[in-house]
Amino acid sequence: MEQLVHSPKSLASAITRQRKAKKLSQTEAGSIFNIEQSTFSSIENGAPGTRLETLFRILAALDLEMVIRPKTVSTHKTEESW
Amino acid sequence: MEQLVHSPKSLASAITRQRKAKKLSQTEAGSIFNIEQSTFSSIENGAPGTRLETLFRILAALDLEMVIRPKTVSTHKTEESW
DNA sequence: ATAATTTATAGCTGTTTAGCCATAAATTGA
DNA sequence: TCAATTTATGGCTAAACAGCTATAAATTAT
Repeated sequence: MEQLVHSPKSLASAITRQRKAKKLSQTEAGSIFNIEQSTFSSIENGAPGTRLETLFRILAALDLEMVIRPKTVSTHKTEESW
Repeated sequence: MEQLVHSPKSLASAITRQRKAKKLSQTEAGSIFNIEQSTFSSIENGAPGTRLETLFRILAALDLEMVIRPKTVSTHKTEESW
């Protein structure tokens, strides 16, 4: 269940997905690490200027982790499973 | 060879590592996607405010990819291999 | 040691964020 | 269909980024 992310947009979908999986509203999720609901909203809408610091707080709040690795030469099929 | 990243600092080290592995200077790496050398420098120093858009351009320039996934309950040993 | 390359800083500018707060719009439920 | 919850927007402010350009500091190579 890991998502390959290559843009603010796809990152947004990974975040939204996990938040909903945890049945949290933006307000609830945000309160965990003091993130404004409005900030949560813009991030989930793919705001390209979101700051790293904010992103990491969100990942922590949703129990998500980020992995960075050299690009794998995977077939496209596998990735677009989501 | 994948790095678990949980802060701008550790992200910075992943970027620096890959850039050096590719034997690129900050200026060279930056020229690929029009990123200022000074910007590259601040990111590699763990600037917490770096923007997502900038980050993704850098990852692309270095052939790195980002994966987001639910936190795994892995032992600490494995992760801190780096 | 000295030169050459690379990286860190700095100033200036325009743009954009995130925190607040409020509210409209959209979604969900009864 | 109406009410309640959730999400999207908007204004205001302080702070910070990234592009530019330049230069100091540090690292590497000869």
